[in-house]
Amino acid sequence: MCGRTAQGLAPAQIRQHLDKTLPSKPAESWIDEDKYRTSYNVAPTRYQPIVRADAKTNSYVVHMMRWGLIPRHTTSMPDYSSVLKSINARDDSLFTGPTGKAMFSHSKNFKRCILLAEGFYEWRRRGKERVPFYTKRRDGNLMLMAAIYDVAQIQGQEEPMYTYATITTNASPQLDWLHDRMPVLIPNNDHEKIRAWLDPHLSWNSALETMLKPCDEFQEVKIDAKEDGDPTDKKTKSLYALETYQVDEKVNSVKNDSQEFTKPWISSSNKKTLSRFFMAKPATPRDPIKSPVVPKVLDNDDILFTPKEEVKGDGDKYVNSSQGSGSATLSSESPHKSDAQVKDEDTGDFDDFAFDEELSECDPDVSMRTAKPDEDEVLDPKLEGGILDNFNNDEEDEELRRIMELSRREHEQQLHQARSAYESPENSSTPIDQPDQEDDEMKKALELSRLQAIADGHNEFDPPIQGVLDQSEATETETSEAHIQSEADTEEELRRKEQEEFDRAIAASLQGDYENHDYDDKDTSLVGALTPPPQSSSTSGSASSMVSPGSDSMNPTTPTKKRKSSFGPQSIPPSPSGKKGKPNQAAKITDFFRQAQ
DNA sequence: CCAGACGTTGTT
DNA sequence: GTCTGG
DNA sequence: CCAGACGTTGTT
DNA sequence: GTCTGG
Repeated sequence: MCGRTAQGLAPAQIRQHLDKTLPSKPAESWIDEDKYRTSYNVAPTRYQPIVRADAKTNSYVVHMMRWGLIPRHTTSMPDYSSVLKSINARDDSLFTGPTGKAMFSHSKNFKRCILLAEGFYEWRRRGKERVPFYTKRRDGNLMLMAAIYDVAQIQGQEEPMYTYATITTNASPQLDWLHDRMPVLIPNNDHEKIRAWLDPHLSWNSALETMLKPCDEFQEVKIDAKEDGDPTDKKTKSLYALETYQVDEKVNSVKNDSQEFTKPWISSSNKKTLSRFFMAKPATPRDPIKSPVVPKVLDNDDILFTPKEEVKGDGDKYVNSSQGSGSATLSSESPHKSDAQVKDEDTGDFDDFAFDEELSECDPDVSMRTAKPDEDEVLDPKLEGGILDNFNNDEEDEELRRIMELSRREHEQQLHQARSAYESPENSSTPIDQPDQEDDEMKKALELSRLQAIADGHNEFDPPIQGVLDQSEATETETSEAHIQSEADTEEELRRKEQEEFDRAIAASLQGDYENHDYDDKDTSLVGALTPPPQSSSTSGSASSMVSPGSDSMNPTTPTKKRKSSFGPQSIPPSPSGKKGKPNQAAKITDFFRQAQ
């Protein structure tokens, strides 16, 4: 888990955050600050800003360290894979007791630190598909990720190597749909915890140990109590401090770096699908958006927009971030080349910077961070700042934007209804338990998913969603298989079903986001009644066995199959043998959906 | 006592 | 460095 | 974390 | 497959 983070802020901005967050101000200048690069795609082995205590000056300091813990006893450059293995440290590996690992015993006592990140990426895996999601603090503050570091003097290297590992723990209930592990986050407002964690004179104890648990931080957020957004009627809700949403697959490759990766993403084909989904429901009359009435596309159920091919050549947006090894950079800009940094350099002035108002002052281009939440701002940044703003500013997208706005309001209304239904059931016309229609749709969609999977040849879908579907999983599957036999030849039919499935998946994902936001420990009935995260993929059913690599006859000096631990002295890496890998199945599937108009 | 390993995640 | 295994 | 490379001998 | 690079 947590093998990729985002840190696109300029040093000055990070300083601002720290001044407000840490119990006491850290030193103005960082150690090895020249190693800092902004990046929205930070991978292991990269240098990142770490907060640690400086025992001599008895103060905090930001120190650029390399991701991937190399323990102090290491003398020769460790094997690559061993470094990779120690980018994380499991919480229970630090515990006192049998699960505690020797490797961490020094660090956990004397070298605890905090990684500063805007957020982290996680890939949701379903079968062979991997979909990137981004998680950040809802309030836009920096994440304080609990970490440990160490110093190693590597033979032949001048400087001692400072490296770190982030600490992982079980995923919180809000995140376990995505992954089973998550980084340990230290609450930004808890000076005591921060102080204790960073205290170099405090050796490991049970109090520190209890800090290593999933993030359960909540934040108070004001929301409209009435669906039409009467600003006088506000309510306060506790929302999970983190928010998570899908992001652009371009983040997969570390060669790419774009702030877009930290924004909600939906493919251009999905845009269309999405609009189709919402078009199915007629816009409500209370629609406050007037102007162009009923666009022509409304009449056509099949073609909403001419699919505009996604511009492939926007490469300049995804610059090579060539961190570290002083290799040639594609751009000739300064090392800090984020918008934020440019802004910083241009103005050199952060007097107006208001911590509470997030960073919008410094970074006007970031639509996600549209200043502090306004009184009448909608709850769901996914819709508000994300998907809508993800569109281009041409006519077609303008139209889509309009449609999305309609649907957004509709969703809002539904959400408010659901809330009031829960809070005062007697006044509600909408039952909390969602109507059969909903379940029917879900069932239908799931069945279609299975059909699609089967049609794909080797897929079999996950079991029905608990509490939403009935238990007739087996029969349903069989029915589906029989069903498909009669209709498989209808290509059009398949395409349609696939389309519907996609519609549903996206809609479910949007709704699911609402549920996450609306999470409340007393509110289990509501949570249970609504949709879980999107179930839109598969478990592989028939594993195609691969042909094993050729014999070793050509390679007398057979390398050891698996190398052992290599923090000690190293041998020369064995020569790899083998063959070309087969094409990425996940990519194929993704492309398939992309091209499915 | 000495020698030698020491870490994580994902997969099925 | 520090723990486990032999 | 994911993407992408992965080899040798002989010759000038 | 397995390793390195970023």
